[in-house]
Amino acid sequence: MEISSKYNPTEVEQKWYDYWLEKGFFKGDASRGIAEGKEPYCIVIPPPNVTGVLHMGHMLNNTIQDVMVRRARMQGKEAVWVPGTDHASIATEAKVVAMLKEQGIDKKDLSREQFLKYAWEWKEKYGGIILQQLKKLGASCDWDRTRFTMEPSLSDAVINVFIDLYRKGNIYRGIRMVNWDPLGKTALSDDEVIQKENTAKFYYVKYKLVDADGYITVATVRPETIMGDVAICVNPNDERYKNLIGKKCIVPLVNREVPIIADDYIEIDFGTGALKVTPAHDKNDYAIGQKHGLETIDVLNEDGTISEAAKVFVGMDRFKARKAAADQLESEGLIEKIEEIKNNIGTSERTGAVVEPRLSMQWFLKMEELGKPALENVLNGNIKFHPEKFVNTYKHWMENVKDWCISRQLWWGQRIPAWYNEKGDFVVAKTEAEAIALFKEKNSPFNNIHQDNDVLDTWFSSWLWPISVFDGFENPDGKDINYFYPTQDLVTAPEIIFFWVARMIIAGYEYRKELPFSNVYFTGIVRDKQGRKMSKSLGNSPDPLDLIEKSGADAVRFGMLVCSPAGNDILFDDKYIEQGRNFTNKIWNAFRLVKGFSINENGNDSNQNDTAIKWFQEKLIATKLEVEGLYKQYKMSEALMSIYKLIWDDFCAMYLEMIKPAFGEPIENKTYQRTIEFFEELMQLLHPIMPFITEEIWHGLNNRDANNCIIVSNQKTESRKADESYLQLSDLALDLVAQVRNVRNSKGLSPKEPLKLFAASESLQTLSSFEFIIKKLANIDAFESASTQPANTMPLQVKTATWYLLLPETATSIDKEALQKEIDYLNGFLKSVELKLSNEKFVANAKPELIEKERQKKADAEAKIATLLGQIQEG
RNA sequence: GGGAGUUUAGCUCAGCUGGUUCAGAGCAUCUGCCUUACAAGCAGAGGGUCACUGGUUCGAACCCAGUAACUCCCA
Repeated sequence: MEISSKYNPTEVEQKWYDYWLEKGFFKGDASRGIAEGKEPYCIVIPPPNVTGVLHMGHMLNNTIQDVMVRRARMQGKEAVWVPGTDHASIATEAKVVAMLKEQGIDKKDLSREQFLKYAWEWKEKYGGIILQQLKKLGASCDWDRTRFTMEPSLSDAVINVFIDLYRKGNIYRGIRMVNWDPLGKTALSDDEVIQKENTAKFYYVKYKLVDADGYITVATVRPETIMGDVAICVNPNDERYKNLIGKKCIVPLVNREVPIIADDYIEIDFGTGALKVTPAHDKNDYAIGQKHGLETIDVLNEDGTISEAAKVFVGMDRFKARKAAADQLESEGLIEKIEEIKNNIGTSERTGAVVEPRLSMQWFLKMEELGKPALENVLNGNIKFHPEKFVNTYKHWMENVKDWCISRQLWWGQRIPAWYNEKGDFVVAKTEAEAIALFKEKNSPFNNIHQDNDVLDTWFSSWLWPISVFDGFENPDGKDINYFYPTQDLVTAPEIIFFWVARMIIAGYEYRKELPFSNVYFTGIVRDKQGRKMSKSLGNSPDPLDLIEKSGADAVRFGMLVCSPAGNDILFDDKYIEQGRNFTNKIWNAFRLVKGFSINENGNDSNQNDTAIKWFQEKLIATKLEVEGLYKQYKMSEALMSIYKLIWDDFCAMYLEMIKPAFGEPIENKTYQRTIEFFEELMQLLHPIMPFITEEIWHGLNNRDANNCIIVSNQKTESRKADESYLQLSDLALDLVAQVRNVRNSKGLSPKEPLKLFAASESLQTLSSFEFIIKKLANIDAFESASTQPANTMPLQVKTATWYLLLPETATSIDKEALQKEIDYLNGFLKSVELKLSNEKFVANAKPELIEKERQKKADAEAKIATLLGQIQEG
């Protein structure tokens, strides 16, 4: 058979992905699982934004999920990975608005229905591209189960949950100071606000006192809100102002009288120690206003312009008004001074606009009670976080959880099922008819009722995701929800631990009385090699599809995983993908070698390769168990590294060299069969990480039935531990080989020139079973017994045994310096051991085994020094 | 301002409850090789005062305190 010398990923990957799809290997089936008594395994995808395109973060996240689900499948579980997308109300609406703008259409000119029609069209056309891209990565999602958070049944669940929580008294409507985005004209949750450092002008403004001469000076960065001032507040202990408390002063620009009040909240040292209280435009001021029963004057409109209530600068943009107000104050001589200060300003994550604290009527979900089981079950370990450090973050947030503002002033999303009548009364109901019935019950008017204009926060649908993808709300006792829920692993970014993870846990306990998943694996943020976050604006994010195109999905998956320690950010560099590509090439060539063997099927098999086979068998078992343990701890990159070394170093560099027949010779049948088996096991071990090349080789190693694919093969679990003492023994043999090679290198001897080895007969005896291997790998042509050092040999120290390598005369000079160095080192070591042993406290406190070990070390070192000293004298 | 985390080789990271010569891995680097699967390779080698200062201990990369730098979350 002719096999191309270079591996061609593009062709192979497309072929196998199509084949897997055609065979339905990605499907999870509850009925089958139950019938066959299989353990369920389920991951729900963190639904990407429906309008999104694949970026490096998705690559990492989804590679990890695919590794997990493929492993589960090979462990014989009924595995399913449920895909889907999120309607992402703010992001999607912003994109649709922008798209309409390009076409010359203004959202304001459209009715809600017209706008939604455009939005749906847009979603149908561009939505879900990201899922197609995931296929290129090899994602083994059960595509038939693809869900969308705004599809009818999921929206229905959202509305029902809203109504349910409202009836239980968990949802309320209230005036709140919210983060207002004047550009998007919507409220934002705290988490959608990004704080940015800023330099601002700090205006010291004089407020004239009433019934007294003079002024009280107030420092502010927001003179445009002066029209909304309702009081001046000072600290009751501030000596400067004590006599002014209870008096009045005049708000400039609008000449309104306001009281001077006192509150502990005021910091005496900040600014002038006097604060202008503007309840409508500052959270803290609002709190003071509430406490002191002050009115609120809202001087801003929803688009950030000055409102009628301000009486001056009406209609002017807030930033222009700031300048105008400052100018006017200046001209009236009311500005004492202007300083520059550094402060933080909140900006909208989506639109970038400076966020305005604003009073508005919003819907809230009470979180404290609902959050209790969610906190408890993370703290007690029922739900595990990997890495564990995120438990702290979670705890802190949950213990201080605030009510969740769930309304958004948008159209794209689930419309809040609340209905208002002319009187301003409202009821919560699924349909207009039900609403009318409810109004009737209340004896409230029900003509011309209208539905709330707002939609629900996107997270109010995604928090139901693990339940809703199995139709757990429509059909709470359905087969799928009963079988697959709770799910096992959730893989997501730490950034959304509160937005999403915490809330899913809450919903899980509220609606299923059960955890939604047992483990949460938090990936890091993908950064470039300089540590910068990957972003479009920096242009430092490679297009994942280009990378796949260039090096193959297997190489990209390798590259993502090899540098991704759990929970730490990953510094991505193309060189990791290159390493992955090199690895595929290495495997491919090992495959070519093995397939190139001619097999001696008739000859009598010897025992010469038994040692090599036994050695690799033990190595394989040891590594499989190690990898298993690493996966259990969610240490993906370490698991990968173990497999990498097993294949490259142990299998290719050692094992294949051990059993490789001489040029032109056939390989013994027994050896060949075992080698194929080993290769198959290695491919199974690697398959979750590099699915394509492993499938390709799986089919190349043996003729298989159409359904016999590695993806659905069962990986044998090891029933015993590796023979450690055998592995230790083999390490001695391999150490000897390495030392011979090292001497060749340093003496400039060709690997082709055979050399002879001598050793004491018991040393020869110890490694007798490895004789064939040592001779082959180190190119030794004789193994001879010698009780003392033969002439022209170089001693090699293998643990406590000394071996002698016979060298050509030109290379026999002994490196006394190196020997002396070794002796000095051992002496130093010996001293430290002796010191320990002569230390009474050590002998008294340390464990007996430890002391025994130290004694053994001492004896070994003494023996080594003796032989080395002997050599130096003889030489 | 509050909270959490990080700091180990040129780079990215392991190092479990202090005790094996414990200072490790991969990549990169250097040396020698076109050895009949693979130069995307083979055989070797050299790299570190474990951020700093002090403490606890018979013994510290690991525990404690302080300092510095960086990162993230919340105000």
